[in-house]
Amino acid sequence: MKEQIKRYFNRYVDLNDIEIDMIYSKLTAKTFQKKEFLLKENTVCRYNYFILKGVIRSFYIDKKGHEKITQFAIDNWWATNMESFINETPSTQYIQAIEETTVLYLSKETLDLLYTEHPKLERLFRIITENMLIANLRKSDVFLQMRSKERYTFFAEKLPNFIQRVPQYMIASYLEITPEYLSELKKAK
Amino acid sequence: MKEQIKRYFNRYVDLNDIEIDMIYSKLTAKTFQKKEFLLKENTVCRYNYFILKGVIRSFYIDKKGHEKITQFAIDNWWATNMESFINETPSTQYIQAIEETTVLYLSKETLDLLYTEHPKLERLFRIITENMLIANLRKSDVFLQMRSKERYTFFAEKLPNFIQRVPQYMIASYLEITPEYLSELKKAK
DNA sequence: AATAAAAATTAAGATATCTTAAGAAATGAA
DNA sequence: TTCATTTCTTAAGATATCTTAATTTTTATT
Repeated sequence: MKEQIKRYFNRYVDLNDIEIDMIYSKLTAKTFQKKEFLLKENTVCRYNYFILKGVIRSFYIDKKGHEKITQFAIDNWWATNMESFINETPSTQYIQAIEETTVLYLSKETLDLLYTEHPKLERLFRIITENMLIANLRKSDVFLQMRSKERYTFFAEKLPNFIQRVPQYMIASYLEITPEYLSELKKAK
Repeated sequence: MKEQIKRYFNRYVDLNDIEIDMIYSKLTAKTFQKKEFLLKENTVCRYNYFILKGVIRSFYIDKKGHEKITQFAIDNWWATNMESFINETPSTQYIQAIEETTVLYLSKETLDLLYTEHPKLERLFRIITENMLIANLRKSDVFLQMRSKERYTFFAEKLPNFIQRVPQYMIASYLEITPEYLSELKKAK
């Protein structure tokens, strides 16, 4: 567990064992069962969750009562509702475990404290945030440039393991396609 | 000019006059004429541009040769192609002044140097990046939740000054609507 | 003011994607 | 194994949005 996060952090900044221990002591581990919620609509997202193992989804419920998935996250990725977490405002989204998922989590207060006491962490999260932003911009690009079918093949090629671990209707939702239409698309080719 | 960026930075971190002077000395001012390019496709985006005054757009050219606008930016906002700037890879997008635009710009090397020498700036840009990410997530939300017409009214209400300063076909492009269809939508209501 | 260029509108027909509803298949629980 | 629940598929009709092409309006240039 400590090894995993150490390896992850060291992708971005060099941290010695003492620093790792210090950060590690601020992280809390928790396991969520399949379908358990990490966050519910209308509550402030108090934590940033680092996923050690598992899969989660972020989604909101639209006017018609349908779930719309905005994000999946797996091992070595962060899950939070950024806007809610940063601004401490109620979230419009849910975060839920798709499989049993083990995380390490940090509160905003803890994180702010770490920033002040350890400038290296400020750098670490500056870089992590840049990467999130880039990932997000890329996602928008995909939607801007591709139609439903192309998005599906792109996603299926890029992240084949997801196709196995996540039910198809969730993938459809993430790709902004109705499950019925995705079925048609798959048949067509 | 210095006053403006001082006010802007002080929204996020406290900087004294010496610090401001130090940063300011690293920034280069430049004015772009209407239609002049800050960045062209296939070149690495070397700078992060802080807009003092003006309007710019980021766009790419799609398969059919149409311009697709992904971002507008105005006074007190940053313009860059994040992925290209951070990873030093060729950009797929253009950045162009819509009006005469005055900016202060920073190279990546300068910025990295500033981070190392002044942890406060690491914080400043950590926060700025968080805000960009949040702005981006919000934009995605709008597209996820609203249909063309609603996007237009939302945009028109939220940013009425844009409607005046930017030609309608560019707004259509940003909203992912064809100019013809936007015309229809406006007529309908 | 006259002309050229750019931007906006209109309308008809085409297409991608959704909606609804029902049934089939797969998975999980007893 | 059986039953119940969840997920996936199929198909017909509906709708949002695009395409093309022509026309009008606005803005910029001489």
